[in-house]
Amino acid sequence: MSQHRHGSTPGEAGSVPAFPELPEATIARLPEYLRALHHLAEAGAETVSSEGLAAAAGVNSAKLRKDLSHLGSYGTRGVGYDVALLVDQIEYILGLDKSRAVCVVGVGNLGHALAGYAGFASRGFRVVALFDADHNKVGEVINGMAVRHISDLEAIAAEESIAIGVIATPPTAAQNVADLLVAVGVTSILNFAPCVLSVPPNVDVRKVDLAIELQILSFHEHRKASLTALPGGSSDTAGDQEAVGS
Amino acid sequence: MSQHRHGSTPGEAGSVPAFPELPEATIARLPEYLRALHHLAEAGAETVSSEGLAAAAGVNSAKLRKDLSHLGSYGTRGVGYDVALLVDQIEYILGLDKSRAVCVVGVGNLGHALAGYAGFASRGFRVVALFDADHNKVGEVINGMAVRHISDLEAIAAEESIAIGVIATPPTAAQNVADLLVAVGVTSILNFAPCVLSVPPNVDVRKVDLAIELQILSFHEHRKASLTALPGGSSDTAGDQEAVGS
DNA sequence: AGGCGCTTGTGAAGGCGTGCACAAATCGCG
DNA sequence: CGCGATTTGTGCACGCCTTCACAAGCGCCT
Repeated sequence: MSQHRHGSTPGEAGSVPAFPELPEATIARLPEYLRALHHLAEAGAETVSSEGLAAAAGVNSAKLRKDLSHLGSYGTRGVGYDVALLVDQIEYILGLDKSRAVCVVGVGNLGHALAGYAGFASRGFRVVALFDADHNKVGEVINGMAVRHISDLEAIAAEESIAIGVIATPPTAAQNVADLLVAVGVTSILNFAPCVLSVPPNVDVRKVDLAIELQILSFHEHRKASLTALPGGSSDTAGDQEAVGS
Repeated sequence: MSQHRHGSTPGEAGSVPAFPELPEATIARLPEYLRALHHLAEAGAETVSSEGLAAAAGVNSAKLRKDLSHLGSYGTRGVGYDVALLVDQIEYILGLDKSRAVCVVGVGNLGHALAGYAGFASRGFRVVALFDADHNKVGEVINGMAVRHISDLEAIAAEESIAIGVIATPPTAAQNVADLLVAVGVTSILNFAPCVLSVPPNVDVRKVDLAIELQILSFHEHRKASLTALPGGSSDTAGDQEAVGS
């Protein structure tokens, strides 16, 4: 697959260089690679081998090479990958070269934490607005930002184009909020409410359900408990990394 | 697959009835089904068709039937699934029949929110302890629970067996915390720190990285923006549910 | 009692993702 | 200049998961 090979900054040939089709599984791992690369860059590394980067990101080296090959050929055989170049490439693919505006709806326990989450800002996301339906919370200042009433959403979206909406409301309100977000042109939603959202086909929804994660772990606890009850269970072989499916 | 067919409460034949081997993908969906079932039960439904339950859980009906078939035959042809029975079954499989003790390590923005997250308690998880390494935070009372110093972990784990440890520390501290948790016998870890954890093979780790979720959405924003720039983009066909890979 | 409609459970096919193993390519050194 | 060490990029096979399509089973109505 000998795709384009533009030398320096990405996106030079016209406007967009035939956006590559990446497998979803690969996309989900790119941020992990990016984090590992930043870490390596801070440590002063100029190049990394697939083996080294794979270890830092916690994946198989063959998988990493295949993932990166989907973006084009940015490695040098016998040497490895140029850290800085790869960072630029992945950030470009992920659209992190432009800072994207995020709003958080629902300033409860979780929304409060999200509003102040440092991990967002460090990745080029700007939390530009906080909303809530509860008038008692409106006006509260969190992390230097005042909470607005949800009815102000339209006005604020008009001032600044909101790329991503984060829903941290109770599940009963989530569908309403999603509809409002869609109405003002938001096409990406991160949903923390434990419910199914119905949105138009051009809108992407990702769901994070903290209780579900615990339940999956609970299953494995249950499984391990019932297995050690039966067979000879001294399976303390040496080993390292294990993780139950992502 | 005509497995066991115990009529009433699960786990009657001896201690554990030949724990079924479920695909990981199925396990990850069971909590979603469970939530939908609870919702239906509150609405007074006695039975559900696979079609109805699938819609409530946001999945394909064939997938749902296959998932449920892995647990055994708990449906009635021509009628559907008995809601109450299915709830019991799934809760048993997930190990939610016993309440599991959870501890949260790291009482920053996120840990604070997790400590008070209502979704945990409602699913049978008890947050029994909060830890932090910062002495300034030790003693702070969150949601009626005092923050303990991380050095107290061993003592508290001795009093009450901790099933699941939640790591909400900065990434630099996460590996240390994981080691401590493993040392006191915790075999399931939910990691919110953006880093790779190294644990023994009998310990399950699930990772939740909020920034990664945003980056994946950012990718799709980038993709959509570059696609609408080229072709005739009035793809406003009717449609409903769309979600980018879980 | 018999037939009809509805719904589950599942065989089979296709697609996606993973991991191995190796050829191709590059660098450094003698 | 040539050779060997090293590392990428990828063809291939395997296994998991999803989806379709349908037979088997159940209840209800006549």
